[in-house]
Amino acid sequence: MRKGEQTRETILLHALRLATKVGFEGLTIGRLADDLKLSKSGLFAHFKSKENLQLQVLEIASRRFVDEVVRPALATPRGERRVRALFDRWLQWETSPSLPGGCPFVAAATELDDRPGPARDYVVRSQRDWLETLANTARTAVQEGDFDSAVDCEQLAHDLNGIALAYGQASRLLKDPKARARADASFEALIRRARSASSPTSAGARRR
Amino acid sequence: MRKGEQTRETILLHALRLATKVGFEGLTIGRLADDLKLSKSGLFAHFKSKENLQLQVLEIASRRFVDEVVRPALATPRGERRVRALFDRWLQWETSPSLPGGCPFVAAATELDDRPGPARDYVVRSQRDWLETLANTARTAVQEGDFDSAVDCEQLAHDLNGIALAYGQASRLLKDPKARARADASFEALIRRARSASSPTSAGARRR
DNA sequence: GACACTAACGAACGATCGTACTATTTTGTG
DNA sequence: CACAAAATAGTACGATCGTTCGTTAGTGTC
Repeated sequence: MRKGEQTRETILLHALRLATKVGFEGLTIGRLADDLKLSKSGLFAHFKSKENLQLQVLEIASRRFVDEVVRPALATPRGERRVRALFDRWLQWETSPSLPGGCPFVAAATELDDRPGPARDYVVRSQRDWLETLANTARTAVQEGDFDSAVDCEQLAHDLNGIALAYGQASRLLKDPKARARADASFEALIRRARSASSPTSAGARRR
Repeated sequence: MRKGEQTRETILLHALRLATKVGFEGLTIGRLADDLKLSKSGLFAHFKSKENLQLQVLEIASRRFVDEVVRPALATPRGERRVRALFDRWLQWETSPSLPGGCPFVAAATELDDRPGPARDYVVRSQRDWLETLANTARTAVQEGDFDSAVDCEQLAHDLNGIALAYGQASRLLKDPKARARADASFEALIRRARSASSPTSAGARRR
């Protein structure tokens, strides 16, 4: 009973690494067994199906994300500082050496966005949760007086997501050495705007 | 001579649709042949390898992107208006019905970013070209006096990419009805900032 | 209408996929 | 130490993968 949990943990940790490199469909039981020197059937027995394996990989990814990004950021004081902490840890996560193929959620999001099933459902839920966490953190920054009360916190969360996605692409695909500087510049502009949101989304609908 | 080209075209167009749904590795010759009622070997003969097929799919995607996004936008006058046209067509492309699984380049970027080879090389080149096109268009907007001369056009292109990526995720994964409004809000804020990059309070409704 | 050439087919290959069974080993416990 | 339970291995299955080969059907040219 003890041993099982332990090797399951080992399998999942390696599966997570592997999934970031070859995707969630590319994640194969045979390959996994080879890498870990287990028999295919022995490994398979831990999960009753591949779908279940994928789900558990997503779950462990979530756990690690909370441990490495969310929880540590909660240690910093409420307000803008916490938003900064979240963002900083987030970018570190995106290019973490323990995730050699990049963020598993980004991979899962593009891979599963049109493949219904529990895996997709889980990714959707995770992403919604994360955006909500970001928005809530921004809201506390408003309460603390760091951000203007006119700030649309959901919009801010959405924009942060865009910054992180662009960062991942710039650093991982384009290997742009300025990737981090670009992300920081976008972030600072966004924060500056949040501090004094005179009219956040008005002034639109010009011309044409 | 003639016939071959024609069916190759048909195959590639369908392969592109399929690739957006199942990914570039998930794109399978058997499935493709089934869908098009061709024999596996007959279809395979058009491309000498799967890698070659993937490459040609990327090429046809590029051609379509230029036809549907870049070229039409060049018909609008230089300056901010052209930046707007590019952005607008870009978002339409991201959710085009002819690409049921989303933008093939976004899929390819996350799928191939750590798989060296000609397919990855092509995606990198395409993405660089596109960002450069965006930056150049922004530069003409500076020349036209629409944007402040202090604007970092590469940064602006990078930010536009983030907006588009976040839009794709919000609309395709989260099915957020506000996705387009979010993207527009981000875009307008970015443009407003570009108009007055040095003095953060001017933002007058001048232009041209 | 014969002829060269291209396009499409059918069958088969070795490999690998996910999964189902049955054994065998390993582990924790009384 | 014995023994039940849990963990792992072994083998086999039907499917499907990319690819090869030899053959048939179709096309365009003199």
